[in-house]
Amino acid sequence: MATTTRERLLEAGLSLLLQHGYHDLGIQALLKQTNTPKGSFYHYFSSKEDFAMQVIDRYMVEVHLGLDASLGDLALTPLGRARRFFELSREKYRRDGYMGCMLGGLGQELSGVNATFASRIEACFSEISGRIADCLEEARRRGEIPGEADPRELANLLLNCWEGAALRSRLLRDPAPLDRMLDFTFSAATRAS
Amino acid sequence: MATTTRERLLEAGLSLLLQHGYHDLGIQALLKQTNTPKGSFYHYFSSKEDFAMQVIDRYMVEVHLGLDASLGDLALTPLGRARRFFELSREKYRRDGYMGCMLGGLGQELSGVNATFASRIEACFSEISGRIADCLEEARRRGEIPGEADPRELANLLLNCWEGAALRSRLLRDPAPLDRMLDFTFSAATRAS
DNA sequence: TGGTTTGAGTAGACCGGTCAGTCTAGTGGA
DNA sequence: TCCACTAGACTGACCGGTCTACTCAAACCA
Repeated sequence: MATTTRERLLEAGLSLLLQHGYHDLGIQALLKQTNTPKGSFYHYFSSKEDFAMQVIDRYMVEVHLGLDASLGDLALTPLGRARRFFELSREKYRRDGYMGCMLGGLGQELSGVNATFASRIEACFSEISGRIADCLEEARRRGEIPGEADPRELANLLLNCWEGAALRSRLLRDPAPLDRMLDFTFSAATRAS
Repeated sequence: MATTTRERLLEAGLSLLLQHGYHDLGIQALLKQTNTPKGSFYHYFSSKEDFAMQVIDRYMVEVHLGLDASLGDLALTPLGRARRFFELSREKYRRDGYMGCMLGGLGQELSGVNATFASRIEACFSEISGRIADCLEEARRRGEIPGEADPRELANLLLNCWEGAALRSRLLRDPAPLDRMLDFTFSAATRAS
């Protein structure tokens, strides 16, 4: 076994939480799928909630890698870099079978019931939006988007609409809503508001 | 008691499913909150899944009432009517404490796990989108939106982005994302794509 | 009209199964 | 020797769902 037990559990958690959500994922099922005894699980994680939180941390590591790759691609214009991030996310969704975004899924399921998750997930969105906003700020300076546009608002708007498209894409198991959303919002963003 | 037991259960189901989602809502909790014995519940509903489906039906009745009230308001332009529907929805969300949309919540939680729910909820979205599309078609004929715009695609896009804004609004318990989304998408829709 | 029947609806004890989490014993490499 | 880690039996609580007993008002009929 190349990876450690902890790694194996977190890795499986990424796909199982994406598919099943939080409440429908049983610890037993996770353990069976990864051939892990219960003792190991509770050696590394203090509770199911702690586990899910660490899975979210891991998810965010991947998200930031995607942000690094896209927003740092100087071959593209700033606005193109922002769009590239969403396109990279779409490719990730494709590899997962168009199950949408884990943050959106857990956010919907848990934000009415668990304030810890709600604020953690909102913090994730805010983090992502912040990095996109910095990129859009540069796009504004370069004249790619109107001078009166607010990069932070626009970044939040793009991210929120993206999450909605991801939900519809999850329901349909189809990427079309994602592309439609990108075409519409990015072409609108270049014009005066 | 003015309403019937069945009514009372469905009514409570609307708010409890919105807040807790499906898996976190126990039958026992529902019964306790409504002072209903278990026998009555299983007299009216064959299972928890059947119950949730009927709650969705009831939710859709309210949605269609909202669509009737807004899309049928001839004092507004066709595009204004479509926007009015979302504004009415926002008022409903406010009354519920900004917990977002039940379809979005259940869709995210269950579509990875239960195909029956997934297709039912997708059908709901498709229904709503269809009615908005008819309205946008008239907006197109009246020249409110560009002639080359596709009303069905635009309606789906508005609905999807709305759902994303509703998720963010749920996380923040704040209506701002909803209004931002409406301002952006409706002003963009009036310009050529 | 008055007595009987019937069944929709109420009531909650109870069922097997599964849940997250605990506990003790053992293992193997440093 | 020591301790991080593996291993899984076990716990009590709770899950959705079943079952039987009961209530009571409407339907029925002499």
